[in-house]
Amino acid sequence: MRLHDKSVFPNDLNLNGLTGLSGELDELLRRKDEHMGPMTIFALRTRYIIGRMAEYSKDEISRIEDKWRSAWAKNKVYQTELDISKPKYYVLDMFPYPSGAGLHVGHPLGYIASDIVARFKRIKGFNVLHPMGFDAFGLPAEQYAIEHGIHPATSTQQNIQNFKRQLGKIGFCYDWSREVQTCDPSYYRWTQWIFLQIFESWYNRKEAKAERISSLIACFETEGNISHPFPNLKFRTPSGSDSFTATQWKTYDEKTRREILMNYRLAYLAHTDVNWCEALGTVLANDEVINGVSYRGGFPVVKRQMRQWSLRITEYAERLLSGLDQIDFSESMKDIQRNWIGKSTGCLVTFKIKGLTPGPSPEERGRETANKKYWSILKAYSKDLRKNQTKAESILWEELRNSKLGHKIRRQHVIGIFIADFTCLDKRLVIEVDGDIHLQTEEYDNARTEFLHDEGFAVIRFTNDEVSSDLNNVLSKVKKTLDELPSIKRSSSLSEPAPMTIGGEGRGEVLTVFTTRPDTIYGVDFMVLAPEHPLVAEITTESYRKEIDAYLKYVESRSEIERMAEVKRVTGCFTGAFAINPISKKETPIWISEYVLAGYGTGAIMGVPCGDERDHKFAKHFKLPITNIIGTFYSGEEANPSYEATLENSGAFNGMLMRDAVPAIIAELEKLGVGKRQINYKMRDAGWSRQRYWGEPFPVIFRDDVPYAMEEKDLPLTLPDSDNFKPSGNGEGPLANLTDWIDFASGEKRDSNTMPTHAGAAWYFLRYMDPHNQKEFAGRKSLDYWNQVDVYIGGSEHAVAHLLYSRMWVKILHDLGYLNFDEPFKKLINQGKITGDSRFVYRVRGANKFVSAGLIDQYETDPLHVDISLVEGLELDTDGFQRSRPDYASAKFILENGKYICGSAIEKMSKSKYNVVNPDDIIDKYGADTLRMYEMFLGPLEQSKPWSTNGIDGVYKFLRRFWNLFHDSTGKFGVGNDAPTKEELRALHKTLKKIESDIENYSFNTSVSEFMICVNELSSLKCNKRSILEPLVIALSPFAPHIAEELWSLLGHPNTILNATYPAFDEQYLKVNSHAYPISINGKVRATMEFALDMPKEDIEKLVLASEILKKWSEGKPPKKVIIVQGKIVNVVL
RNA sequence: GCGGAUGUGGCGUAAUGGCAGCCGCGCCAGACUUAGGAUCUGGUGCCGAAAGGCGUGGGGGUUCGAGUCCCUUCAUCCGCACCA
Repeated sequence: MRLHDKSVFPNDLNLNGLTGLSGELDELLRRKDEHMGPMTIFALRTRYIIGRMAEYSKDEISRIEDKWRSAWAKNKVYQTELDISKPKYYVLDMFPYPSGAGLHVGHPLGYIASDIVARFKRIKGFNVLHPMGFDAFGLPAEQYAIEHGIHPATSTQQNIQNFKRQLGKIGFCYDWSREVQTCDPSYYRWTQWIFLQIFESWYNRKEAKAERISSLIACFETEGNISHPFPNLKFRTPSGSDSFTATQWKTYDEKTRREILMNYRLAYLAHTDVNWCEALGTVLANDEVINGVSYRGGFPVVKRQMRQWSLRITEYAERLLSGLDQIDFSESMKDIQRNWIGKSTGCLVTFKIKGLTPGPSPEERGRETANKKYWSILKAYSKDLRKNQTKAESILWEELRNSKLGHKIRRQHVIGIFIADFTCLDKRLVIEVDGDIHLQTEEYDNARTEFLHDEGFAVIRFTNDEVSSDLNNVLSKVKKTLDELPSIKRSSSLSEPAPMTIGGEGRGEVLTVFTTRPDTIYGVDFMVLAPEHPLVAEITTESYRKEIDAYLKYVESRSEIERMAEVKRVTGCFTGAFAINPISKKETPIWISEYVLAGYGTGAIMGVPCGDERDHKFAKHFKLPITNIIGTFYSGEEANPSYEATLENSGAFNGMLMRDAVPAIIAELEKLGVGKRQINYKMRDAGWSRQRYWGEPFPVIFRDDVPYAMEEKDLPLTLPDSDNFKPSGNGEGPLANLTDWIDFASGEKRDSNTMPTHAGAAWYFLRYMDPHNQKEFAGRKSLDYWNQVDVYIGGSEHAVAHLLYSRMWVKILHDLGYLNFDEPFKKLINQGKITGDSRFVYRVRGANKFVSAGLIDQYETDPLHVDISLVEGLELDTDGFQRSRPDYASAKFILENGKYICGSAIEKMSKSKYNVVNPDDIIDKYGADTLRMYEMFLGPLEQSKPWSTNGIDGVYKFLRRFWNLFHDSTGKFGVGNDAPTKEELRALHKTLKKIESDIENYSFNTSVSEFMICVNELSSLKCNKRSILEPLVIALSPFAPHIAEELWSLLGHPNTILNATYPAFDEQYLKVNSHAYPISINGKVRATMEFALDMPKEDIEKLVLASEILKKWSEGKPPKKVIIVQGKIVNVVL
C-alpha cells in the first residue's frame, strides 16, 4: 500500500494497546508530548502504523535485505570458478587491516564502487573475480596485546569477524570462499616461499632481470665477477678487492662464498642504517617515518646500525619507473612514485685536491678510517709504540724497510680503532707479530682480524719465534702474499681516474661529486662536503682543524628533527683545502655543510651559486665570490636554474646554450677521464626486518652466522606461540626471548625478526586466484587466466610502499618464470577519504558551564569534542549531553536564542574525536541499498569529502519511488504488459546508455542522478510496464542489489538477477526529429525556436532572420554573420 | 621551495567548446477538512517592480560562442621536501 494513503487506517484500532510496541514510538512521543495534544499523538501513531504496514518501509527493507543476503549465501551465487570459455574480469579492493574500531562509513566507499563494477561486469557477461581478505599481521594487534594481554591471534580473529559481519550487511558480492588472511600459516607459508625465491635470486643488470643465484655461481666459477661487479661498491672480497677471478672464487671457503653471494641477493642481510624508534622498540621503514618521528605515535626516530634483511628494490628502480607508462594510474599517483624513486641523470666529476700528493701520509690514512674520537689517542699511542718496539718487530721492520718488496710498508699504522704492526696500503695487507708485550688473548686477535677484514685488509700473522728464528721464511711469505694480492689502483694522472666512490680506494687526492648540471662547471665557486664525508678529516688543514671539529660537534648534536625543522638555515665551515676544477683549472675552496647529504650521490657537491638557490644562499651567507656564467639570466640577487641561458665565462663553451652544453661537457669530462655519465636514484633498498612478534618469521637458519634458506618441505615456519610481546629494546624482537625456538642444539639459530606487513600484502592478489592450492602459491592455469587485476580500488596512502613492493614482487616472480605479466594492476582508482565532521562544546575554564559557539568571545573556554549523535545539525541535545556523562549532569548551559550551538571542524574520523559514523547505524535506519547509493551519490569517487548524512533522505525517497513504480495505489505488486510509449522507451534507453558509460568511467554519482531522473520521468508518465521496468531493475541491480533482487523475483524470475544480462540500449529510441534551437544574438540567448533536425542550414537561417525576436534586437540592421550548428544552436552576430 | 589536484547557488554537486546550475539536500508556498520530522504539487543563482542586467576565485587572451582551451595571478587541499 501507498505510504501516504490514509484510507487504510483502521477505525477501530485500539491505540492504547500499541503503546510500548516500539521503543522508537515511545521516544517520538516523549520528545513531542509537551507540545502536542492528543490529536497529535494520534496522528503520530497513525503514521507509525502506516509506516509499518507499507511495503517498502524500514521493517520491510530489513526483511527484504536479510532474506536475499542469506539466499545469496545459501545458493553460493558469488562463488567464482575458472571458466576459460568466458572472458575474465578481476576487480580488487585493497584488503583492510582489521582494526579493533571496526568499519566507519569511509571504509565502504571504495568497496561499494568496486562492487558495482563487479556486478556490472558480471551482467555484461564477464567471469568476475571479486575477492576479499585481511591484511592481518601488524603492529596495532601487538600493541593491543601488550596493553590488554590478549593474544594478537585472538584479537585479530575477533576483529576479522566483526569486519565480516559489517561487510556482510552491505551486500557485497565477494566470493568469500577465496578469502585470505595474511596471518594464516597456510597463507604465509607462501609469503615465506616467495621470500626464499627472492633470497635465492640476484639481479642481472646486463639482462635487466632477476635470475636464480645458481646462474651467478656458474658465472663466478668460469670468470669470477668481472661481468657482474658488486652491486654495492662498498663491498670488498676478503682480500680487499672489489673483484675476484674464477680461480680465487674456487679457493674461497663456503662462508666466504656465501658472504660474497649475499651482496648480490635480492633479499639480503647487511648492516644498514635503520630508523630506530626507541619508544616502539623497533625499526621503521623510511615511509613509516614522517618528519623524523614515527608515523604511529609520533615518537622520535634515530639512525642506528643493525644487521637487517633488505630487499634490493633499487635494482628495479628503472623498471618500476618505466612500468608506470604501461599502467593506468592517476597522474598524481604516478608522480608520487616517480618522486619516491627519484631518478636523476647527471655525471660524476672528479676534482683534484690541491697540495695532496698521491698516496696519503700514514696519519691521514689512519685518520680516514679511525673513529674520530679515538684518533688522537691512537695516534699518540702509536708514536709511543714505535719507540718501544719489541725485538721481533724491530728486526722485521728493518728487513721490510730494506728489502725490495716493491711496496711501501708502514709501521704502527692506525686502522680504525686498532694499531696494526705493519701495513701495506697498496695491497691492503696487514702483517702482525704477536709480541710478548701485547699480552692479548687469541680472542682479541680474532676480533682484530675480523675488523681488518671488514676494512678490506688481508692479515698474516707471525709469532715472535718465527721472526727471530726464521726471518727469511717470514720475508718470503710476506713477498708471496704481496704478489698474490691484487694491486689497488692509485690514480696519479688524469688519464687514469680514481674509482669514483666514497668508500672506494683512491680517495685522498681527489674529490668526486655528482651533478645534474655539468654545463655549469665553469660556474663552480666552491665545493661542499657532507660533514660525514670521509675526506673531511683528511683534507682539513691544521689552521682550520679547530673550527671544523667544532662544526662537526655541532652537527652531531643536532637531531634529525632539528635538521628537518630548520631546513633553510645556512651553516658550514671551510676546511682550508682547495680543489682544482678539472676543466677550468680554477682553484676553489672546499667547505663542509649539513645541507649536503652524505647518503645521496657521493656526499659532495660542486657549488654553483649563480645557478642553484642553495649554493647561492651559501655563497651569500659566507660572502664567497660568485662567478656569473649566464649573463643577464643572473640578477645578482637570486640564482637562476634555467637551461636556456647562453654560457659566458666558460672557456671553450662560451656562446653555447646550456641545454646543449650538458652533453658537450660530459663528453669533454669523459675525454679527459675526469667524469662519467651517472644515474642516481633517491630510493633506497627496502628494510625488510621488523623487531616484532606479529609477522611472518624469516624462513632461514643461521649456521656459523650465515643464513641458509629453509627447505620448501619444511615451510611454513610457523610463528611460535608466546605471551611475551614486548620488544627487548636492544634491537632484538620478542622472538629472541623464545630461546627454545631460536636456538638449536647444533648451535644453529633462527632469525628473531619478522617481516613487515608489506610482505603479506605484496602478493595477496595472486593468492586469491587459487587460494586453496597446497602445492604452489597459485597454479599456473589460474595465474594465466585471471592474470592482471583489471581494476584496483583503494586509498592513495598506499602510493609508495604497498604499490611499489607489489610491483616489485610481481616483477621478480615474472623474471623467475612464474607469471606471464610483470605489472600487477592494470588500473588503479583511488577513492577519496571520507573525513569526519566533528562537533565541539566550549567549557568555561574552571566551571562546569558550557557556552554556545556564538558567545565564546566573552569567556575563556576550552573546546571539547562532543559525540555527534548528541547534536542535530549544530544544535546540541543538552539533556542527552548531560545524561551521557555523570560529571556533566549538573552542567549549566549558556544558550543563544534558546539553543546551544556547537562548533564544528572537518577532521579524520576517529573514536577519540567522537565523530565516527558507523555504517551499521545507517543500515538500521535506511537499509544497505540506501547506504550504497548515498555513498555513491555524495560526489566523484576520487574526491575527498566530509561525511554528512544530510541528503540521504533524497536517496531513500528515490528507492521508495522506484519501488512504487511496481506497485499500485493499494500497495499490491503489479506491472502492465502494454506496449511502451516512445517517451517511456526514450527514458529507459537514455538511462541504460548513461549508466553503462558512467560505470566505465567510474562516475557513480552521476549514475545515481540519472536513475533519479529516469524514475521521476517514469513516475510522471505513470509507467508501470514490464517492458520498461524489467530492464531498469537489471540496470539498478549493481547499485541496489537487494531491492533489485526482490523486484526481480516479484517479476517472476526464479533465478538470481546476478545472472541476468545487462539490457542493450538502442540508439533509435534516443533519436528525436526536431530540436529547440537556442537563438543567441551576439552570444546571448534570447529565444528558442523549434526546427526539424534535418532542416538545412539555409532554411533555418531564413526563418531565424525573419523572426520577431531578431527584428526586436537587430533594430532593422542586417546581421554581420550567422552561425548555425545543426542540432545545437544558432548565433547571430549583429 | 618543488610536484599534483581543486576553486561553480545557502550546501553536496552537474554540464562531448554551444541555453551554467542537471540530480539531491535545504528553504519558500500550496494540497491532503484539524494536526504533521509523512506524502503530493509548484517555486527557489544574484540584483531589479518590470524590461533587463550580472554571474563558474581574480586579471588577460583565443573563439561567432569559454565553467571547459591558452597565459597570468590568488586561495585551499594532498604528496615530497636541502636529492646537487
